[in-house]
Amino acid sequence: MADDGDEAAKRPVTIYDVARAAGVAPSTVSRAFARPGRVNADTAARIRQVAAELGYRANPMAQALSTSRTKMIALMISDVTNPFYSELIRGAQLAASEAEYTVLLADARESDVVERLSLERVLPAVEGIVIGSSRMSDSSLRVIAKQKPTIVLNRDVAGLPSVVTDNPRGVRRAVEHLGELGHQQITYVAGPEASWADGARWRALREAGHELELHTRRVGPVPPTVVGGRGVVEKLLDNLPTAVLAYNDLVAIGLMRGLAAAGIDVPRDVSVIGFDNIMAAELVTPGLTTVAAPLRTMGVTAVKNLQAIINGALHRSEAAFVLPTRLVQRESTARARR
Amino acid sequence: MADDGDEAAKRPVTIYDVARAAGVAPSTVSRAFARPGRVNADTAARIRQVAAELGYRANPMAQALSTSRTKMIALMISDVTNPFYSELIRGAQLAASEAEYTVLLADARESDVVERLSLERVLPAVEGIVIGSSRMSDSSLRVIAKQKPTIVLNRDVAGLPSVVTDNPRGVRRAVEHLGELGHQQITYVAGPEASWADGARWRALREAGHELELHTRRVGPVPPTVVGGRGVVEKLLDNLPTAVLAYNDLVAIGLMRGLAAAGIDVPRDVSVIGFDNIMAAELVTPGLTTVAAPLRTMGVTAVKNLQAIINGALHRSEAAFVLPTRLVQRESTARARR
DNA sequence: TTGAAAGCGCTAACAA
DNA sequence: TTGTTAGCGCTTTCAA
Repeated sequence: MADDGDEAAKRPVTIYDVARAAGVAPSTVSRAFARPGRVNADTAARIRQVAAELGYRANPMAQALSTSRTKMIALMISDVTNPFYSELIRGAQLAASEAEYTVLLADARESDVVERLSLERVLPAVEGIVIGSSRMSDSSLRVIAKQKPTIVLNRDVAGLPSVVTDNPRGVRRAVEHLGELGHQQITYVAGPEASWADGARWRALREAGHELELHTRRVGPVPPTVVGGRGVVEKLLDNLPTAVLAYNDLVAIGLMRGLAAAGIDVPRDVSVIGFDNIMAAELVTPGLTTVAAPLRTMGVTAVKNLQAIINGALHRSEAAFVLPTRLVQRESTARARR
Repeated sequence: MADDGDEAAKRPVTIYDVARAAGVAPSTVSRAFARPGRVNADTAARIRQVAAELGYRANPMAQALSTSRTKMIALMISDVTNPFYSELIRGAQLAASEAEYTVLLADARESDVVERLSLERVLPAVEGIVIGSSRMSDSSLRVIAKQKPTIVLNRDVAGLPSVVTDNPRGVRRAVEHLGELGHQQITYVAGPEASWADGARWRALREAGHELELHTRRVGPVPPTVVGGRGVVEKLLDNLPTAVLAYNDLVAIGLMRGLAAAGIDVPRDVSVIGFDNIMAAELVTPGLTTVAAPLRTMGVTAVKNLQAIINGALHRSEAAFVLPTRLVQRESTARARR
């Protein structure tokens, strides 16, 4: 029951303690840290010294309350479990910590309801938000964006700043690649309907197919997972295409497994291309040809732009930032045999 | 220049606004939300009503300042890019949001320096910390734990509560499996020296090997990545083992690829077992046999225990929580041919 | 059951 | 350059 001395009630050291110990006013201590220029060099040094000795750490909540700058941003992700986000999170973290910001991670678990709820929860605590592959409607997004600086990733919402990959170009390269290999028709395995990228990719495929005179077809939608990709195989079986473009790498991988299970060889019987270039794309056999997205850069760019908006340097309705994609050729694509 | 009406200066709605509109004192509004029992039911209803109409949202910073409960916990991870953490983060998120807590994600990028720095940064903002696979020394961890409730994952630090997997049992099962397949000796490919799990696994392997009369040997350490695993292959070549246990799945996968590149067939020529059962373990060919960790459960358990400590329900120095592992047999292990 | 008033730790005018 | 004085928005005694 006794208050053990070791863990003595540790009231945190405040600015007042430092002020007293250094023989100055609290405001001077505050200045010494926030605006070193506005205080006598010697005094500042002494204050820092004393503060260090006492182990003073500014209380971020008090700072936030007084300045209304929380030094935190939220990173809302549709599914933390999706490897697509790993590098992206890393990038966001990097950019944020460089600016001395902390990242609040929120996970939507592929649900627009969960997404809205978590957003509401974190909103008051952050200065801005990066929303990755949102499953919410454009109007819901606008409602959020009206409250705090917001950047959407992988999505194009009129009036909101965004960071997206160059889907048209990526698809185009994929289609050209397939065309060169002699494929005559391409099947697209669609992802979630609420996904902007899905629409963008299918649209780009239709256009590229049209221009290059290849037939295109669409099956799905399927969940953006390995299971989703695997599940679509039987729909493909009636009318087996020689080439398929999958919504993302996970779907592509599931598809390849399903195909293999059905005794269909990739790439001999059918060529498969994915999107994103997640780590697993390189690990599977055959290696997956994919339209690579600059994952980490996306995270960095989103956060930097967000910061620019927060600091008022960038106007909110700036146009979309389009990041380049590139086709990574591996072993899942080959010359058409049929 | 004109203040466009649409984005009118939106001073957030405070408790005072609600109080005025509802014709009560601010403290009553506060009570109505925090301690509904202590306020007249009708009054409370009216307040909630008014608050909703006005779009009142409590300012978490003000709440935190006044109660010194920030409703945030930090999740420190050695490498966000490592798929090992995906499910774990999901679990932590789940448990946290259930308790209405928010997760602050920190990424150590496999560096003890970065780890300490980020920890220092987030420390004052959170009520507690979950540290995943720390690369810091035990004493540094204790220093942190002295300041805020802390739970370490995948590590056993005397005096600190922790959540770990049952490495001895897992290794034991792996060794038995290999033994049954007729292997006589097992090589362990070691991970980072600062990793507690690495030590635990190697130690367990020695013991199990001793009991089951199998020879054991150790190579490495290597970085806990695919590249790390791949790089160790040439060291293995001089004296090719028939069975290897790798520090984790990533290393195991890298190893398999390296072996394949050297013309060595897995599992015919050598059997490989990993640890963790990350998603990729199932996706590679051959599928990786591995000692599975209950990833999501680890995250959930860690956060729940942390919460218990925060609420004073659990004593800080509670013993380690040991979570069960199980051997997932896939195609990377087979009968010894040599 | 409600109101008044003080205070959480820090910053930001305004004076000196 | 420094000190004084109000708050930031909320919770929490203490009275009424």
